[in-house]
Amino acid sequence: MLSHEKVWAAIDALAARHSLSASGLARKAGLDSTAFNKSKRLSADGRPRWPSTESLSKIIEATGITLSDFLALLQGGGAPSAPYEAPPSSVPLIGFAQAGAGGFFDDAGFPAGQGWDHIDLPAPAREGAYALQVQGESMLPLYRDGDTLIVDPAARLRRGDRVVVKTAGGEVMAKILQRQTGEAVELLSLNPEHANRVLRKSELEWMARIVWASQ
Amino acid sequence: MLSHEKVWAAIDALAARHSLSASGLARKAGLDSTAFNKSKRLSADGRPRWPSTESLSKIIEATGITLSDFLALLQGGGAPSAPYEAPPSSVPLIGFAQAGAGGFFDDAGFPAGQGWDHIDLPAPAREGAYALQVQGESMLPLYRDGDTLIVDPAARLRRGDRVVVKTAGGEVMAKILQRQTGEAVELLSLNPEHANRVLRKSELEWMARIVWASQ
DNA sequence: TGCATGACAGGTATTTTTTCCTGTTCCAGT
DNA sequence: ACTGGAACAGGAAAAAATACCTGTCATGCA
Repeated sequence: MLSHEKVWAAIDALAARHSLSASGLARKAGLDSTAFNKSKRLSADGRPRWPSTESLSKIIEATGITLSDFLALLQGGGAPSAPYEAPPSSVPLIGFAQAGAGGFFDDAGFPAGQGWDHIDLPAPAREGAYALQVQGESMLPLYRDGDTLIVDPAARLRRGDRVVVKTAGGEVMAKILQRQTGEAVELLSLNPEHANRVLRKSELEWMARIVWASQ
Repeated sequence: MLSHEKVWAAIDALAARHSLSASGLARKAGLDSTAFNKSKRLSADGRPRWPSTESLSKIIEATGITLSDFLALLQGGGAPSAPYEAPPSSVPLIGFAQAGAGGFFDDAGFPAGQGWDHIDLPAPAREGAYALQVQGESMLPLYRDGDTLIVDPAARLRRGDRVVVKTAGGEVMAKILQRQTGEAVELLSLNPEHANRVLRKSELEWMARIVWASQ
């Protein structure tokens, strides 16, 4: 069952997913920015307007969403889809110390010339990985309100790692892993104003490593 | 990816599945029997004609096929390949404040239950994006030796953004953008022990936003 | 405070798809 | 052999969606 309402809702959801408005999504897909205006979803005589199949094809291509996921949006599914594996991504890499030398950037600051390595980013979409959105200022100066942290519950933990911890009491916090013993976990605070914590294993519900942070 | 060919192939497959011709399917769906003629799949000037989403909706309803099954036909029918074709960079998202409430994580700390949004990570492979590897300790506490910063020269800059800057003198540094005026750029230091900087535009070769940092 | 840009409503012109129609061919039943 | 209905190609008219355009409002930045 494919309904007019569901198609428009899927378009809105797809836009939101890319932090775009409906007009931003249309523009991104090479359509007129007014194409998906709410005011144009019914014609003057009240008849539903359906976006064309070609327009859908264009937004699907522009956003890179898969047909399966677009189907999920069409069905109004909000739950996270099943585990998946993302293809590895690769960008040019250079060390900070070398970056100042000439020949590595063009005039606009884009990578250029020889001497760049490539780095495969750790797949952020590794099974079970999720994102946490920072709220408040308790994690400054490291994490600001609105920052997004990618957390991988399956990642190995080492001292010095930045971690998210949930206590048995229901508190979720970001800390630096100082030390793990058989009985307890010592956690340094990200914010110097907050006290460090020592949690007995019985107080610790789970702990997972932060692998990436948005800036 | 939704292509013209795939849509028409799906319509033909759906008709065949019901022992109908294309014209029979159209008729069954209340459309004109010539609607899906092969002769009408390209317009006179060779441009592909796409059946409208409304027409698709009508055949789906008339045949009783599910959206999932229609998706399978769109994807070339055949073997049901991976049931999930994941988006390349999307993970479940929740706010820190909600994360402590029950029902969002299983016992092992993996995302579970309802209430999770999705966030689409910025494609690291956006044209021109590159990685810088932190060397030394001058950017503590934010960035540690060995951390990887993803930099996007094409990203819009706003005050408060963490940026990489190259000076005309060849120095590359990470700073916080405090203010841009027509003549100068004010940069806050990441490390409280280092002085803030004001650069005249003539001293600034380029400036680019850090979009992600490894942890 | 002023300016630039994006989001959105709404109108018109243009393009595209559907509907209506006709003709030819094919096939099954009488 | 004849007839009726379906399948299909193709053309023109009507309907529907997109493109283009304008104006208003909101937001962020200098």
